Amino acid sequence: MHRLGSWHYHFRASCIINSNSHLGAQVIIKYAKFGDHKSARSVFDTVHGDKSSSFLWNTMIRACANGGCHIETLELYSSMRESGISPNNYTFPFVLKACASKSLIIEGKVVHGDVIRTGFDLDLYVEAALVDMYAKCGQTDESFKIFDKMPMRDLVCWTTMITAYEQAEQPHKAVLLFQKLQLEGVLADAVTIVSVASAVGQLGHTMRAKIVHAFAICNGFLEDVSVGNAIIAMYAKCGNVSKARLVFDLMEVRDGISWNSMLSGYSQNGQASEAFLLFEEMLDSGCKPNPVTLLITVSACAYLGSQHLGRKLHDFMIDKKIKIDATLRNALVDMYAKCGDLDTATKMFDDIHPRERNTASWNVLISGYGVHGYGNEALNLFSQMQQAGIKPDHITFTSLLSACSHAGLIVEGRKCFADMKKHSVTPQAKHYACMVDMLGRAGLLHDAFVMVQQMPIPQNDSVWGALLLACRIHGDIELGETAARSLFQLEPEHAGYYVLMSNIYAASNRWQAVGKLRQDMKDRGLRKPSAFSLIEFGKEVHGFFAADRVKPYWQEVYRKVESLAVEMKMVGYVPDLSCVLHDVEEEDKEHILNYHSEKLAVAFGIMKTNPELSIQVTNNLRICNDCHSAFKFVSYVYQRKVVVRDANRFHHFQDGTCSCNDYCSNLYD
DNA sequence: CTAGGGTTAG
Repeated sequence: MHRLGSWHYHFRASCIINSNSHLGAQVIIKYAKFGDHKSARSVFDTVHGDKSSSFLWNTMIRACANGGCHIETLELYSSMRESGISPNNYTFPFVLKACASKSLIIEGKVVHGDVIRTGFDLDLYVEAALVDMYAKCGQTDESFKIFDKMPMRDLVCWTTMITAYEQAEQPHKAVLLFQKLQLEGVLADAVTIVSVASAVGQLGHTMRAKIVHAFAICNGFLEDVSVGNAIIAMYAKCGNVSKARLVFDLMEVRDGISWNSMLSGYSQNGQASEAFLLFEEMLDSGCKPNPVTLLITVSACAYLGSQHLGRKLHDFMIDKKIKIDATLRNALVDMYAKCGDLDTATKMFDDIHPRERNTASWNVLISGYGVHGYGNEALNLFSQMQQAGIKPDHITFTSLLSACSHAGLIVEGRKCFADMKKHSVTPQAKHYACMVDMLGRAGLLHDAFVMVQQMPIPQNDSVWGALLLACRIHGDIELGETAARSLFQLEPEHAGYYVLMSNIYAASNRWQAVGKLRQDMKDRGLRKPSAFSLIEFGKEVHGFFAADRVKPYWQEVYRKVESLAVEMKMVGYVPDLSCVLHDVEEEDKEHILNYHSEKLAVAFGIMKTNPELSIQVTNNLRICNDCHSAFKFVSYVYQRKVVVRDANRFHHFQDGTCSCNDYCSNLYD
């Protein structure tokens, strides 16, 4: 109101006197420009002038739609029609935009009918709005039908369709459309590039990413902050974080999204400590973190397994009086659970007002108990969730099934799976993957294979991957090869599956087959992801890579790892050499094993921490068989509790046993 | 006799 207040009365008065809809429309436009659509509406309601023209209605509908009041927009549209005023090519785009924003497909289809009846279906703007509406309502095919039939298309129409594919996670189609656009000789603009960059990020294709980047540079689009942001995200999703950082560093202007994109890039690529450095830099630069920033950093802590940093972040939020909304609180619960502090996670969950506990809140807690191997507690939480009247979703069942799998609760897991339909959740490939994992774990390889073969939806890499993992654990070369064949077809660029299959061969000393797979990987330019482990005690956080020689104290750690191996061998530890992929001398194999990142971290923990304390280590991949066996000996010989969180779950080592009941696998060497 | 559409972090 403030500045516009006096205008309001001034213009309202003159509007009433003049009954001039033109002037009224001008005032409405002015109010809308300042985002004050309420005042706009009151002018609209006051002007009882020439409402028979659609102009005033259109202006008001536009003000409303742009002001984000989508329901009011639709109400206005209804009143307009009831007043007998015919909508036109200026009306439809805004009404459709309102439908799109709220995913109101039924209403959208009604408006589509109106469009056809009034004969505006050949208007460029109306068609583009229809394409957009169907896309935002999740009906991409319908969008394409309209797009495909358009007699004329301008750049905005193309961009709308490209964005539609990108949003529907069909990046390949988005990129193809972009190429077609160029063949038609239309020059893309900054907005198009933002969408294309996002699509290429989904593809994860570094070469294409470089082309998009070059395209943006050549056309001067990089001066646009949103283009820079999209390119940062694109490189990060392709795994090229350093390139992303370069673009970030070269930006002349940055906004909150630039920082968030870069933070998220580090987080997605496992570079959590870099994420924290950047977060501090962000604070120093005076850019205030928004809720998304905190969400990214909290989940980085969860990924990294750093309780200390997570706590610091939580304190920061309390200190700065940042509003912790439901989403952020769920992320904090998740972080505490994944950092090994189930008590705090549970306490935080209990502190959430029951009314504010949503499906996601229950999901993170169920998954938290699951990864710790507490299957029964997870099932118990699920009953409580139902008693509380909260509807489970597909994530709830993923967490539950994997909880059952971790705890070896096969009967319960099968029941859960069968019960999904009752909760109107259709099993997706990931649910089948959990089942295959669960059966495979129990050695029921045949059942697992039947499950894969008989699933009513297409098999994806996660189900075959679960089967391959089971074959590794139970040493089934033949079934493993079947799984691997499908995997190499589905995901030829995924290094992990090559490594897993070579592990199976290596365990049976089939070195020729191992060598062939290694060569395949080389030919395709694939590299296994590098392993790292993190250990923290008190306020210290230390990270180790495999065969890490960058720490100033590395020699000391190496000596400790070697001496640990010697001591443990005296009480029966036998290095599991099948965890080494190379065909090298036995003695070298032992060295390779000793320098696994998780062993370095545990050795460092033994050196530096008080013997009464447990050793907490996080590994970004899955713990290997040999490390798993070694830590059982460590827990026994040194009478120390060792807790390792790998990519899959928590392993609590105590008195020579592990809470996972030895269901682990050496994905990588 | 006015007015209009497509984008990035989660």
